Amino acid sequence: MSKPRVPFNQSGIVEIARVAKVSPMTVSRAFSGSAPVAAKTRARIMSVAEELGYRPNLHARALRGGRTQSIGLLISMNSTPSILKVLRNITISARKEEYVIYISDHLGDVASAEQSLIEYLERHVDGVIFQGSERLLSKKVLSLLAEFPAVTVITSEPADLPFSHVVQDRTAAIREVVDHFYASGRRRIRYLANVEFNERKVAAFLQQLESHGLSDGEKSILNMNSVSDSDCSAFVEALNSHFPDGRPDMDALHCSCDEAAIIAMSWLNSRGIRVPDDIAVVGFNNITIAEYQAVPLASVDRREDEMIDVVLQMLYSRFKDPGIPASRVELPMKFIWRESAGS
Amino acid sequence: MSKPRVPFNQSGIVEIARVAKVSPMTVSRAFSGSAPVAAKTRARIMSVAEELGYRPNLHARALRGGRTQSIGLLISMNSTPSILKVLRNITISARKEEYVIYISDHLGDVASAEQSLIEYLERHVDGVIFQGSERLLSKKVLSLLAEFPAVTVITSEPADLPFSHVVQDRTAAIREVVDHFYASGRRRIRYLANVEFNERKVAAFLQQLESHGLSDGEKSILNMNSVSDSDCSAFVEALNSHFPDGRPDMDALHCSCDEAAIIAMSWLNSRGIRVPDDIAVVGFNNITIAEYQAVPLASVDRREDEMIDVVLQMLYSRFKDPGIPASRVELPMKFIWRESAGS
DNA sequence: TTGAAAGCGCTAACAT
DNA sequence: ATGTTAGCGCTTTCAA
Repeated sequence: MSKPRVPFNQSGIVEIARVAKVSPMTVSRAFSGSAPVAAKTRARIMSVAEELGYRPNLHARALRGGRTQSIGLLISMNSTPSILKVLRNITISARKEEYVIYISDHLGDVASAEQSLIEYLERHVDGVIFQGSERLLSKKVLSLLAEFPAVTVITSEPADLPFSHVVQDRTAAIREVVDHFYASGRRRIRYLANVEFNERKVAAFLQQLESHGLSDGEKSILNMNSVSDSDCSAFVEALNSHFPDGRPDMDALHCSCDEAAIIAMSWLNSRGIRVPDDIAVVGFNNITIAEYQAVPLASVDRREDEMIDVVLQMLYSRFKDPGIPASRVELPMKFIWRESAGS
Repeated sequence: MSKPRVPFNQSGIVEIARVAKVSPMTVSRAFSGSAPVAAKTRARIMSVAEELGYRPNLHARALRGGRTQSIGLLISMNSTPSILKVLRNITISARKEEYVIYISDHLGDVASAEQSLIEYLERHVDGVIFQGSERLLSKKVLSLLAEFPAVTVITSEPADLPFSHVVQDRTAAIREVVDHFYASGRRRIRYLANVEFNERKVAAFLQQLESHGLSDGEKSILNMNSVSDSDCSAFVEALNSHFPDGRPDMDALHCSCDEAAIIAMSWLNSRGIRVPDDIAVVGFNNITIAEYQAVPLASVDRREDEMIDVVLQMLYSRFKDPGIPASRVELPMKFIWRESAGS
C-alpha cells in the first residue's frame, strides 16, 4: 500500500493551461464542450495537450460528482457456459456506449454478493446488473441495490422487485418437455438434476407429471451432486449409481443441463440403448454443440440474446431518465425439439 | 449526462469528524491505522461511522495518489469457452486480494485494444492482464502497456517482451499429435482449421508432417470459415464442402478445437465411418465434455489452471515490489490421449 | 495522541 | 469567450 511520491498525472489540465497560456477552465471547456471556446484557442490547447500526452484523470471527474461511466456486473460464472456470451455481449455493447465494466462473481453466496455491491458503491458505478437466484436477494442485498442510480436484475423466479428486471422463467419449458414426452407415449419419465440447486425446476417437473397422472413421485428424480454444468464426472457417477445394472427403468430423460444430457446419451449408447427409440433425452440451455451431436440433442433455449438486449435497454433508459418506473420483462425459456426427444 | 446537485457522499470523513468531535485526520487514521488513535476515540468514531452509514469514496483516495485496488483485463471472449474458467478464477482470486476487476474485449483488433488500454490508464488501474496474439502487440499497444505499474501478458507465440509474460505454446502439442498419428501408422493426416486465424498452428502441423516425409502439402489442410469455437455450422459446412461425396480421403484428423472434433465425429459416424478405426480424431482445448463423448475425444490441454496461478503471481509480486525484473514462464500445451486418437 | 493546512485534478457557478 | 473561486473526500506533512 505504498503511496507514489510522484502525482499520477504529470500533465493535467492545469499544466496544459500554463503552457497554452489560458485558464484551466478554458482547457476543461475545450475538452468537454460545455461552453464555447474560440477555434484558435481550442487548437492551441489541443496541440499542447497532444504534445504533453495529456490523459484525463477519471477519478477527479468522479470526485467532482459526475457519472463514472461504469457498470458493475454481479453474476455467477459457474452456472451455464452461455454466461460467457452474455458477458461478452454486455462488455461490447457497454463499451460502445462508453461504459466500462466491472465484473464480480457472487459465488452463490449472500455475504459475497453484499461485499461486491459495497465495493461497487464505493466506486460509484452508474449502474449494476445482478444475476442470481431469489435466494441471494436478502434484505441487505435489496437495500444495497436500492442505493445505486440504476439497477437491472436477471432472475429465473418471478419475484416482486422494486427494480427493473428480466424474468427468465424455466418452468414453462420444463412443462413443455414433460408434455412432449407424454404426448409421444412416454410414461416412465425421469429428471436428472441436482435437487438442491434446482428446487423450482424439480417442483415444476413433478407437478407436470402429476397433471398427467404420472405420479412416480421421488422415483422420477435422479439426483446428482454436480456443482456446475462442467462437472462431468458427477453426471457419470449419478447414472452409474442410479442404474448400477446399466438397465435404466425409464423411457424418457430430461437433464438439467446439456452437458449431462450429452453424457447420458453416450452412457446409454455404450450400453446398447437407443436414443430416442428406447429412451428419449432432452437437455437444458441449448449449448451450441447440442444441435450437432450424433443424435441432435433437444434442449431448452435460454434466449440470452433477447435477454441481453432487454437488460441493457433497461439500464440505459434509466441512465437517461432516472425517473422512469421499474419495468419487468418476462422471457420464458423455450423447448427446442430435436431428434433426441423422439417423434 | 446530468450532474447530481447532491454530493455523493452524504457522510464522509469530515461529517463523521464533526459528529464525533475530532479532526477528519483522526477519523482517517482510525480507519487506515496509519497512526495510533486512542482506543476510546476510535470506538466513538466507529460507532458514529456505523450510525451514519459511512462509505469511503474510492475516487477521493485514488485522486490523492494511492493504489486503486483494481486490475484491468484485456482479452478475447470469443476464443475458447475455457476463457470463462480463466475469468472466473482471476475474478475470485483477485477479490481475495481485495482487487476489483475491469473487463474488456479487444475483439482481436489493435484499435480496440488501444482504446481499452487508454481507458484503463485514465482509471489508474494498478495492473493489466493482456491476452492476445502477437499481432495485437503493436508499437502503440506496447507503449501503452509500458505506462502501467504492472503488466502481465498471456500469449501463445514466444515473443521478446519487456513485460512479465506467460507463453502458452501450442505448436509442441500439435507436433505431438502428428507424431502420435504417424507412430500409429496413419499416413493421410489432415488438419481442420481456420487457416487465417491459425497460421502458426497450421505451419507447425505442416512442418511436422514434412519431418516424417508426409508432404501432401496444402491438401493436408482442411480450411474452414469459423470465427469462433462455437461456430458449429461452419464446421459442418467445411466437412461437407471438403468431402461432398461423404468419403473423406484421410485416416487421421486433427481439429483446431474440440467442438469441431465432436462435430466431425458425429459427421463421420453418421456416414458409417468408425472413429478411431477408420479415422482417428484429435481435438484442441480439452473442454470438459471431450472426455465423455461416446468415443472419448483426445485433445490438447491448455493448462489454464497453472497459467492463472502464474499470471496472478506475476502481477501480485510486482504490486509488492515494482522493481523486480520482468519474468517469463513457458507453459506448453499438452497432448491428452484418449480413444478417439487410436491405439 | 491529535490537529491544521494543503492539495490531488477537475468542473459548476459566478464573474468579466 | 475567458477568468476566478471554490470544493468534491481524502491523506501527507508539519505542528502541537
